[in-house]
Amino acid sequence: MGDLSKTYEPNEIELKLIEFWKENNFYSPQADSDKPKYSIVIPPPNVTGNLTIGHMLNNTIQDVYARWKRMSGFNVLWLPGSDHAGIATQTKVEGKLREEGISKYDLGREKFLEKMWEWKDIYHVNIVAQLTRMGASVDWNRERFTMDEGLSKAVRKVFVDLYKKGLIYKGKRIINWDPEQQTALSDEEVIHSEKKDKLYYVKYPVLGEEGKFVIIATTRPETMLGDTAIAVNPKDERYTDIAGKKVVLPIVDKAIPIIADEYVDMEFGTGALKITPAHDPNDYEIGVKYDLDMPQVIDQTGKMNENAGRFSGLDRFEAREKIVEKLSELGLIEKIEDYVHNVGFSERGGSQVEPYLSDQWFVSMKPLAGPALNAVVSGEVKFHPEKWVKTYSHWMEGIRDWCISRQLWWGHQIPVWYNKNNNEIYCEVEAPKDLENWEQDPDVLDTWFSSWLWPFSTMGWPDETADLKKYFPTDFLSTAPDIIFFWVARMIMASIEFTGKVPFKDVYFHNIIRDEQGRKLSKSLGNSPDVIEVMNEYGTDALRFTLVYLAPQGTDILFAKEKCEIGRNFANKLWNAARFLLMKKEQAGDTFKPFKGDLFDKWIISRQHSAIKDYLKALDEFKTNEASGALYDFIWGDFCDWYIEILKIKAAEQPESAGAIFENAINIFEDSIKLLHPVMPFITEELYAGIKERKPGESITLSLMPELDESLISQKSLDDVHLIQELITAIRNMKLELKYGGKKGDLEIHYLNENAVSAVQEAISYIEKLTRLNSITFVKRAAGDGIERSGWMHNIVSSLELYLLRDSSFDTEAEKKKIDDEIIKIRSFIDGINKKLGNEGFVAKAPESVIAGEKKKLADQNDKLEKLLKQRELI
RNA sequence: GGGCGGUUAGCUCAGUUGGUUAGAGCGCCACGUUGACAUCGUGGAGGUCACCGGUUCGAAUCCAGUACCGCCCA
Repeated sequence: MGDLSKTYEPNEIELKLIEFWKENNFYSPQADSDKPKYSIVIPPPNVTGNLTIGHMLNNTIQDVYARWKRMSGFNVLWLPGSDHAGIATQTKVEGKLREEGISKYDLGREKFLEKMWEWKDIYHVNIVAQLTRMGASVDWNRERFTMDEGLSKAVRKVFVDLYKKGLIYKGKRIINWDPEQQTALSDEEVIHSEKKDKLYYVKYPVLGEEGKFVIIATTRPETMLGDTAIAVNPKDERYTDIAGKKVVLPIVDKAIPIIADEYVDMEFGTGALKITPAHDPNDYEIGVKYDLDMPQVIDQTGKMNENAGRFSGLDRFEAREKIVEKLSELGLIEKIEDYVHNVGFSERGGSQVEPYLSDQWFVSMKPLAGPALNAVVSGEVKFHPEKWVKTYSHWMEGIRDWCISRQLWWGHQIPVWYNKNNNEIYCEVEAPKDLENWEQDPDVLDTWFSSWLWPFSTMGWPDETADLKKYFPTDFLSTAPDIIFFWVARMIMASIEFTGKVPFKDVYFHNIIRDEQGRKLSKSLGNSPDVIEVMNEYGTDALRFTLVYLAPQGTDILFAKEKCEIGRNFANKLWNAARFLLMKKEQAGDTFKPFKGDLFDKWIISRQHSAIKDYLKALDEFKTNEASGALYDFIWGDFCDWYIEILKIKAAEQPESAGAIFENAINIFEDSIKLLHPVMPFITEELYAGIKERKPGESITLSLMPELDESLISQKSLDDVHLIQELITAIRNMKLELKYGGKKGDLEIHYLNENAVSAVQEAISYIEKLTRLNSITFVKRAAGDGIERSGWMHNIVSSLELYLLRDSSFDTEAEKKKIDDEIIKIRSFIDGINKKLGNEGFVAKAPESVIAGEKKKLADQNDKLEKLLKQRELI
């Protein structure tokens, strides 16, 4: 490794290791292993495009767990796959065809689906390449796609079972209609956002009462053509005289009833509501309740239909203007106000959703929701962070039926056939034998109707496969919180319903990644970094580390690619630390005489096992940022900054043991990179191979994690080294202030008792070298003994007093000022403690340890104050 | 409108069941290279913990309210 580059150059190494891992098939679980299993199914990325930085985070988290468990004695399966993403993918392909001037109708269903599969193949390859590139340790042998034959069979089976149980039904309902894609959407696929609109106050003449009107406030005057009633609240005194009468529907000139119903909000608008049952979900309820006609006036493309008379053929928004114009002419517009309200938009297409009355298939959700809610509330399925339980419960308790039919071609066609000759309906997993007599329902199912089976359909269900028996239920799911209803909740429901088991034990909801201004990443904003580009620029490990390190629980990550410097710098640090250790070991030749272990050797092991402890705890609690932080702090802050510096000195002092010293350090380093491997798989694999002789095919991936041994954590060594570090920092600071430059110095350390300095004395040569001192002299003092060191700079560390000779250029006034500030601070601190200790309540109620702590603080601070006061005089 | 969460250093965030003189990284300032790393090292400055009450011997931490911000659901 002597010819290693000065900086870590990740790209070539990553590609090499990807090949190495692939060739050795490291990530397929062992078929007949007696190890406990650990399984994860990937949230299948959509075959609509490339992986985003959000996928990167999510898959890194899964990889961390897969690799960690694999190195901790588990037989790990991480199952990959992708999702056909019905609307999203079809929209893309239709858009592409449109550019070529072709519509899907030109092609016909069959040809169009061929185009879909072509698209799928291209993007599927992309997704595989990107997951591979990021180092995901998935088992490619078990890859699945939601439209695979096996998974499609599972979908049909589930549909048929639910249909036969009466939990799937077809019905005419108001659903969310996407007029651009011309398909129904589920409630979850509609995003409500604010829109600036107008509120129109329209006068409806009361039938038979000349000059009398009911004024209706509406944002959608174009739907009035489909009004079949108006409604007022029976308690509303403004309308008691007209309730039960009729109004004349303007333009249409039809008499419609005035209904009195408590449902009407008296506060909104004028308190009178127009009722358009075919174009508003709430009006629909009223329509059903009062058995009103439900004429449709808008068609599935968002245009006014033949029922709209002279307005038919106009787009709904155009018709609105024309109708308002007409109403104005008739003198029936009272006023028009600006109005901001929430409007639904298609999650995928972005078009404004139209409430639309149509025949659709639904899943009756309430029976499925109960057990699924219970599974989470009882803790059988655990959410991390736990706050999501509330969101989940809230949704589950108010769950509504799920509209699953989509008027698309890309997806699982509904396994229902209608007999051409009679009204018979056939619903089975396989098509009827006399297919010529039947016509299949043309609609396909919501994508999520296949995704909700993912944890078990991928394992072979409904067949009782070996994988299903072995790896289901899975252990861990990592996903984004915005699909908690779309996916997580439904998986729990389906899994309990069809397998009797929960699909996973722990669910981790990772952070949403935003840009630095806190905006969601989106293609239209152009603020979504190209993942491959970032990996090329900073290295895959750098991106992975940075994402995990920046991912605190519960908040969003504000990401900019520049933040990957954290990970890149860390990788560089690792690289150079390894380079240095190897170089020193090589230079040391045959010097393997056992070295004299000291305080720092004990300390670094204590620190390492403290770090392991923190790391394991953090992973168990799904706090990946803390896990990576613990390693970062240990490797950089302890091992590189201190231990390696100590070893330079130690090896110089014990040259006959230099080889052994650095070999020992390499062992510690090896354990450290094993711990780090789940987060940074590439560089750790490369270094693992580089620091020692390995057999062919040997990999860090298959090595065992160092085990935590708490007996190796010596609190005394931690305390002792902490004191020495403080001392060194203080001395460096003094030298800097005294402008010693490169000059060496002589230091006196005054102490009161041996215990306080024994560790310092043991480390004296380290301290001298690390602070560039000529000598350190220890001076024992009795309490209250005043040894004067006028003309020396003074400093206090714990109970020790430090004196360093200063020259005439020393700014005594500035030093006085500094000491004065310090004295003021300490006095106020002492006052505070005195007040506390003088407080009867505190002394009576506080635990003894706390009181003792305060007393110790008081004594220490008094001591320090005394020293400072004396020192001030001496300046 | 209902629900959930947030507000701590210039920025991004830690701060476990209330017991510190409130921490880290980045940024900033000063110094530094006779070789591990300038993608670095050393040292330093920087905070009335959003506001107002309350509980408590003791509150960044618990409770209530206010303001602002975000998300989800209607």
